[in-house]
Amino acid sequence: MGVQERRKRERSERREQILEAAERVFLERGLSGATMEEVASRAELSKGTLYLYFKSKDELYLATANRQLAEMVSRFEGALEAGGTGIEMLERLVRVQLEYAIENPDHARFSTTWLNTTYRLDADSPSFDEYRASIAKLFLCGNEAIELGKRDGTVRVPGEPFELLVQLWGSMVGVTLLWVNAAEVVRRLPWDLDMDHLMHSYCDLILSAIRGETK
Amino acid sequence: MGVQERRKRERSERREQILEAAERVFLERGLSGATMEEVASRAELSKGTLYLYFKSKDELYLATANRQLAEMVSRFEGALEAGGTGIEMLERLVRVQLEYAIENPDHARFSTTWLNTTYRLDADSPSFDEYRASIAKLFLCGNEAIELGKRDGTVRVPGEPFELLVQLWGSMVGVTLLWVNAAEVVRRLPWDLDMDHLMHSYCDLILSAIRGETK
Amino acid sequence: MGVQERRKRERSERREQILEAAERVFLERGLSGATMEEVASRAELSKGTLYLYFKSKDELYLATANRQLAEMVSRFEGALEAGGTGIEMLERLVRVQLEYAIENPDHARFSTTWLNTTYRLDADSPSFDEYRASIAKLFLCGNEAIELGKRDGTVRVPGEPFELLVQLWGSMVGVTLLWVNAAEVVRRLPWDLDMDHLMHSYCDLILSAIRGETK
Amino acid sequence: MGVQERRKRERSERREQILEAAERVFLERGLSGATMEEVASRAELSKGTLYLYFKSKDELYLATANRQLAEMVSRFEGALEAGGTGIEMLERLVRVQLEYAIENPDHARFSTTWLNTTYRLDADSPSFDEYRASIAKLFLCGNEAIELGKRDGTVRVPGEPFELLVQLWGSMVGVTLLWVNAAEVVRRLPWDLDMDHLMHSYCDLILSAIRGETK
DNA sequence: AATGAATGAGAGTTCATTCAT
DNA sequence: TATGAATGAACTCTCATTCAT
Repeated sequence: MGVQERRKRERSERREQILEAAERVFLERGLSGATMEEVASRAELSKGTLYLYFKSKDELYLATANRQLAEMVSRFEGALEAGGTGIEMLERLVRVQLEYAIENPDHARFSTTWLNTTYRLDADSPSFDEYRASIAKLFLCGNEAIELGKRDGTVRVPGEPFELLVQLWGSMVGVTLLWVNAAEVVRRLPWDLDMDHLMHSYCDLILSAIRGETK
Repeated sequence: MGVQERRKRERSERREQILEAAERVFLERGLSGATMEEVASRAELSKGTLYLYFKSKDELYLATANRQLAEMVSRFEGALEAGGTGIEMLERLVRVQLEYAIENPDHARFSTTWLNTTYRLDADSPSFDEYRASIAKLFLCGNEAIELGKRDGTVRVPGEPFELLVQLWGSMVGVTLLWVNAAEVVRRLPWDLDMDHLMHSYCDLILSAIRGETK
Repeated sequence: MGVQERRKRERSERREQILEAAERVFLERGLSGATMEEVASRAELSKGTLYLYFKSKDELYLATANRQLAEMVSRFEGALEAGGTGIEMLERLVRVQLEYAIENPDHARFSTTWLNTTYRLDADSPSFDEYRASIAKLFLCGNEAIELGKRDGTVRVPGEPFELLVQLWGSMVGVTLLWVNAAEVVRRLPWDLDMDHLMHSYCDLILSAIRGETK
Repeated sequence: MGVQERRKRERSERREQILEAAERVFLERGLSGATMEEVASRAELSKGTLYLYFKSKDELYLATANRQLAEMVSRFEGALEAGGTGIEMLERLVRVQLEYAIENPDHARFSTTWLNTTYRLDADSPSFDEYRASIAKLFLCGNEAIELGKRDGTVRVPGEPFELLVQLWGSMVGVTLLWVNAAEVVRRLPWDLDMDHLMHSYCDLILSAIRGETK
């Protein structure tokens, strides 16, 4: 009885241990640059053990992505539940994304890994379905806020809500990417920058555009 | 004498021939997915020959990046020379970036590779210096436009010009990343999107924010 | 006392349970294709338990081979006991071999594995001694029939009885090999074949030669 | 000119060198037991080099098989050209097979490797087509001899020519297998044997059955 | 200058075996 | 006794790089 429980707990701890190591490695080396060997040694396990928990490198990658997305989904849903006007909800979602990035800078970079690889994930695995489902949930949250804002007049931009949403997401991703790579960015630029302030003030800027504020 | 000249010209032609092939391969396969074998066969040369012109795969990568940056620099400088108000210049720069992305969608993805990996380039190589110098030039162009706009009143946002510039750049990068990976993005989203329209309308949105337009 | 007996009985039941699973797996996957994992799951035991009963995969293999040979020996001895002339006994042995192959096609293939590989079994293990002893018994049965046939005039071929026996065995092995691999054989041949009929009619053919029959 | 020729010659020599090593390894270890590493070291080459000449382990295996089959086909065709009655032709084919086995005992064992594995070859490769085509040729030779024998009355057995042919082939394979594994066979048997004589006298025995000879 | 054959380290993955529980 | 998590060596195959020609 106690033994089974302990086994179960240990198993899930190992999984976490591997996922954490994998995240760091994927992050540092990119999806195709990461090696199972390095994940293993980072997790202080043998390579073979990895395969007891994840059936392939792809599955491992998706599992790390899903872990992060699940967290995001729960934060987004929490942000919606707080209620308010459409723009207030939207702003809260934007802030949530910002805070998440600040708390987990590595995840922020990691979550866009797939945008820079041609590495193709097998779309047929259940993990990929889970992955896609999480993303859908995130977008549905955003969509709800914008739809509401359009109705209550707090969001005054023309065009599809989806479009605005993707613009918001994409531009935030871009600014966040610069923020997490601040060191590299600064290494390439001729001036110094307060990247923290920059990221926050970008939110103000884009939200003001969405509000359709006077000029 | 004439012989030496011909030699020199041929050598630089070969270099171009390799760079063009390498660019296509890097873009299609990604940085780690690209193989020297494929670059060689695309350039209709042998693998060994590649090493006569570039000392490693990394050097070849940097050289292609520099080639692309040089093109961007020249377009940016052209956009500035056309004159006008600050915001006009800035808008022209934004449009140039957009057009460049549309003409060279793969370059757009490629040029931000460094934001998603910790792939370490040897910072001591002359190629890296050249790379860094080009980026500085691009930013100086943007800075000039914003400084001018602040002075002539066409750019009405508070804060540092540098900051605005980097926000503009970062958010454009993000939106463009989504655009070039439209297929993958759509594969993950629950709806369809007109990514072309989305990218253009993002420019309008962010420029309107910079103009500080009333609604 | 009773406890010890039960222990002993349970132990030997477990052994059988493992052997049965192992046999099926070895037959389906071949010697090197079989995995301990699959044997274990087929036996509804854990991998570790296998090693409590057999010290290695090799030992397990030998044990299954011995189990099959023991069965053959008992059938051969039964065939001899039925009596009759030499050729009748010999024919009965041949039929027994045929029937056994038909009943256990996989065993037939499996039992000749050693002819096609140099897979080296540890000749010093008690299992190998048992294995060798069983084979000797089989041949002694055949020898007895031929010796008798030579004496009673029903076997009319020149040469050593041993020689004839080995020819008979070898040729039967060959034809049976084709029969058990019918699918692969047919995949390689330009016509279709009734392999069942072929194998039976080969027995008639070779036995007629041994009888020295006129036609 | 000379350079190209030398390259071509060296390339084909390398191929042979690899094929010879591969043959020995496949033979000793069996199809799935053989490793590319061992083939490489036996050929005194690196593992990678193997893949310059054969695109996979399967292809390498098929290439060795095809090499041997090509030799057999040419011998078989030679045997047919010598003419004579059906049974004479058939006997010549049988002798050719015997001689080939004696000259190349390893090939003889090797050629039946596939009968004892469940390892599945990819049936779609051109190599497999070549393989199948060679086997078809061999069987067509045999068929021709038997058909002729049936017509000229020298082959007096009932049933399909194909069937007889496959029986002949199968039984020869079996006896030959014993012969090439003489050492192992003898290790398992309680008497000594003259395996050379045994194999030859088997041919006499089976041919006499085919002739339907009176005694 | 150009070739392309050769290398060998290293990739992802599998699996017989061990061992703490 | 039985477990199953963990190991690590082995597998096939890839590819950046070198080097004799």
